[in-house]
Amino acid sequence: MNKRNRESNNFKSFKGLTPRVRFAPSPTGYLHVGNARTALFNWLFARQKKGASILRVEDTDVERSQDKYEKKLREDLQWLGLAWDEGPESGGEYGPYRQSSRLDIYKKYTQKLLKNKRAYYCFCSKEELEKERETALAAGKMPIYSGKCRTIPPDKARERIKTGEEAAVRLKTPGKGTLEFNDLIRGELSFKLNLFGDPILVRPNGLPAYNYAVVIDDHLMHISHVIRGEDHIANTVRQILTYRALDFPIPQFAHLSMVMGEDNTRLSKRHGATAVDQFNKDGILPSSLFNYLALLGWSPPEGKEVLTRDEIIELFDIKKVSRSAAIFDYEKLSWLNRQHIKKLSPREKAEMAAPHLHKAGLLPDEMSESLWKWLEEAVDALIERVNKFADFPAAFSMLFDFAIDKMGAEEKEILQTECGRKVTLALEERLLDEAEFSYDVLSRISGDIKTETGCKGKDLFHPIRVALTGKVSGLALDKFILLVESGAGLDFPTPLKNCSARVSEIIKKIYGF
RNA sequence: GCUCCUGUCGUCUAGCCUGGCCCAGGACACCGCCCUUUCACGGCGGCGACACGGGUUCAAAUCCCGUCGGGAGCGCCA
Repeated sequence: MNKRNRESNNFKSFKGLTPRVRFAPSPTGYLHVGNARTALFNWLFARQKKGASILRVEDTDVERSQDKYEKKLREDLQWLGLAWDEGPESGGEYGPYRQSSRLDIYKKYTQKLLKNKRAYYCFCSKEELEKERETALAAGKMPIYSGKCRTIPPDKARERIKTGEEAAVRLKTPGKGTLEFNDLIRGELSFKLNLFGDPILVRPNGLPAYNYAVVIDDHLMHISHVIRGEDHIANTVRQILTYRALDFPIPQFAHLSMVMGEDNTRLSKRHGATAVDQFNKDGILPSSLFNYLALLGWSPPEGKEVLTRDEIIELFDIKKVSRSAAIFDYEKLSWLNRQHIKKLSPREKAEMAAPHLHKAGLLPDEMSESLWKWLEEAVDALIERVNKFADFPAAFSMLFDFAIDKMGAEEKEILQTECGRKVTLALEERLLDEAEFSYDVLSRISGDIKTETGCKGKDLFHPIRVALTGKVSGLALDKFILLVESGAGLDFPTPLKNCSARVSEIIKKIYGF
């Protein structure tokens, strides 16, 4: 960040009004973290400034747009906690909010532009244009439309259309001079207009092109701040030219940097989980993703990074957003997720973990209240060892998997030592005398075992741990014993073995009697 | 190829506009120690960066010039 001037332009028409921002995705696929961040920054800006947020669906690409994607998009946004003041579902006074329902509106303005000679019909075929492009590229120039249809007189053009010829509508651009605009994030930006050809406003099929529909919609929806990805910087030039031709006031722009994958290329499926939906399925809390996405390119003034939605709304500052691309770091998201998980109540944690455990076949279809109680304790005990809720089935193997055949070498070795043998056998014997087993009982009998076997310290407790859990590491024994003993009486699809059953099994399988 | 954007620890960033408080601060990750009769959690500490080269200046991460790297755009896709 340097000397760039980030003073706001304060366009007359928006001065004093509350800001209005929009998120305008096209329903052609799942919501990606990159897009989600754009949505988030728009939403934060609106919330903080007490402005309005608008969701607009850009579905003019008939080939690729699908209703199911729009629905999924809205679900994902809602899951993230981004509710829009106006949109296809919520309505609003500047609708409709789907571009496919606004075709008549665009037509009206096209007629105006044609009449004012700010736009013209273009009869060039795709093939012709492609050839032009290739020649330009081969000559090392930027491929720009020659503008040859500009000179066709309007009445001639209308005649040709009447005879059934297909025509696009293009905007007449200056083709010289420079255009400057102030970007909220990047400062003053300047472009040479001879590098911009006349953009297509309307395709021959009558549908508006992106750059055209956006301008009309943003104006009609009274958008004051256009916050979007960096990939739109060049489009902004075309759009400002269109604003001018239409005599619309120009909004403020802010271009966000891209979100990259680990290899510093644009994020895609190749990089693993990048769809918002996937984080939901993985058991990442929406508040964690929200928090992480906000931190991607923005940092809170005090340096406190684990933040709630409300804190972020309060602290966020679009002018403090970084201008360089950021790499999506799953590790940090995981850490944030752990921080957010910690704030949940035991019941909330259990409820988040339950679907994953059920899916893994560890919980029955019907959950009794005693099962819920047990689950709360189990989840609470294991929560520190988990990044996301989808990790719970693996964490629960500590409790449910007591497979001696699959026991590790280190564990077997411990059981085969002299102390290992003596301690395990002594433990079984004592266990037979106890009606109920608990950590208190263990504390008591471990003293007896110590005297009896002469094994102490590591030699004593290591075998006990392995004999009980089947593992060298894991939960503290007090928690473990409590969960296993209380869970043994509960109705799990895979029964939970109690401590004495475990020790007996070890003795049978490892020592052979 | 051309145009635009961008470049501080491995990663996200603070600092840059208004040069000295910066032999660069925080967070994640990593490593070590402590806690714990295990592992994890937690606590403490460590490693680690101003892309490079010139210039201006008493003084440069900060200002200027150049080089190099990364990204994006160049559609009748959004």
